[in-house]
Amino acid sequence: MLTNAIVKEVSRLSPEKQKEELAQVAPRLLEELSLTKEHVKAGLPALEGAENGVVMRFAPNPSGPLHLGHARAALLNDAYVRRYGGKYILRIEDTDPRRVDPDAYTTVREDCTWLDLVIDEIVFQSDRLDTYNEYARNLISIGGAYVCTCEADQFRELKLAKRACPCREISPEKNLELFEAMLNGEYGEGEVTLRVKTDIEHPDPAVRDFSALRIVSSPPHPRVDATVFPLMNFSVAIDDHLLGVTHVIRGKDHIANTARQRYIFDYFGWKPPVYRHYGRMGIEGVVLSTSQMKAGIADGIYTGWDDIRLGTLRAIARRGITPEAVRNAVLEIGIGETDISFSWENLYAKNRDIVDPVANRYSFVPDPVLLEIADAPCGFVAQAMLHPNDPSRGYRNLPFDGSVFIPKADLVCPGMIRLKDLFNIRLGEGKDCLVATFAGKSLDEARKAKAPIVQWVPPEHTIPCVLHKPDGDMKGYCEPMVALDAGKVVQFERVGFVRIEKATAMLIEAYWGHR
RNA sequence: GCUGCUAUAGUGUAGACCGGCCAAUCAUCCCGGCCUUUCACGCCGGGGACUGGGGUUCAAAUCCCCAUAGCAGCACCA
Repeated sequence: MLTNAIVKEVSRLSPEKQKEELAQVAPRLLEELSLTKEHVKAGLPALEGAENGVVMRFAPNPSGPLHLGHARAALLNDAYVRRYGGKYILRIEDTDPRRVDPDAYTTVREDCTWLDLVIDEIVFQSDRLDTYNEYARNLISIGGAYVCTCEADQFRELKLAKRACPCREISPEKNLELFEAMLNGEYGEGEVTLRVKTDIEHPDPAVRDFSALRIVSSPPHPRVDATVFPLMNFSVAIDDHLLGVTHVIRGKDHIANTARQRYIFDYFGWKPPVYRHYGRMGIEGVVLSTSQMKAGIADGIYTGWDDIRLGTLRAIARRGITPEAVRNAVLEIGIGETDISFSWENLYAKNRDIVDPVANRYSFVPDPVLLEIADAPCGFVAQAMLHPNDPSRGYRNLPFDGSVFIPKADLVCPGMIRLKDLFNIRLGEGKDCLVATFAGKSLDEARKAKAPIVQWVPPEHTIPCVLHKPDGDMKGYCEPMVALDAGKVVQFERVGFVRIEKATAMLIEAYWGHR
């Protein structure tokens, strides 16, 4: 074939040569080619149908404080609302009395504030029980749902065999009666459930005639007096429609739910939102399961929800991780469908970007040893910058009075070290190790001798400090001036970024962030 | 087991829909060096990946099939 021969001939040319040829023969084609590949989209992918604004929601279950997993859902949705404009709804999904922790109503909102979500409206599902019941009646009357009195086990067997249960044949009129009886408390917990009629042969057994409402008689719900509660798939579908939600971004564990919820939209003739399901996210070394954390706290393994070994937002906030860092990290991860293992290193890097320019620098001497420098000139006051890249912030003063605390790890005997911002000293050998001698002021000499520059504190001008790390406490001394930065993130030089949680006259308490 | 989704460096991500510009992006990480009275920041250099096998095609990270692995769901939880 002629075309074949030509293609072969073109292929023999180098790409550059091909471009040249094309520029001569068909310059407009070349333009098109470069156009297609140059739409470098920054950040998150565009959302279909979002051009005129979106309504999105963050819908946590109030069972405990928010953790990093929640933060991904909350921040991703938030980012799209910010990008396209519209409305962001915080919907508290408290329809399972067994899984409601009353404290969480406030902690969840505090955590949302911390994350700086642009929430426009707050909805409690427990306020809307009447609405769900009303729509349940509608669904029953159009033959889309039925009251099922089968045993759960028995129903499951039928379902797996793609067979309908006997209750499915009952008329809408009768079902309406049964439903009212259900609402009137004529049934006990577990005796009945309202099922949505789906394709009984649906390829995914999880969607076949799923439950929409059920009875929970204990424990009592903290906010409402009721025993009939909707299941998530029912209340979510009703609310998403009634609240005008246009786009939903959630984890892929909801993928089967999307199929179920679609049935409800179809029955009522509603247009479903656009759904996106991102992959599962694990975080190295922590449990993100609220129930497991709760159990750990109850067992005394963790000190509380803000135990720094946990992945809750309160725990990482305590460590001086900023909400901006969480946001940046989470947006970088995006809405990919692949399962990921989120690494602390990536979060730390984002936080360092934010915190490094603002954190004041201080000396903290962990595991201190006292060193006498008998022959050194006394009456010295070392001046160290609060921030090396910003001299305008001023200095800290460290008066030298003949002896210093330095970290035991820096005790190299024999050897020379430089006390940061002060002078050089030489350490003796063996039992003379702790007897240091003055070795000049020259920084150049210290550099030439490859002497490590170590942080120190004067014993007469210092305060005990405990640095709490996830793997245990580190005790030592730090500069008293650290107290001025209580509540803030500072950098302990040569140690890392920490948050000063408490500063009393007797003790500084710091929490470890990262290097 | 069944139903479905996914597979790019240690980690995260771009490229994939529309096959050639990919000897594959960016960040993190690791290793050198420079700068610097911190092991921070900054700068320079280096390291490291298309899960495997077939197929289609002049051409495959990209399309198709199979295998493998991971994950999700299979609740009267969310």
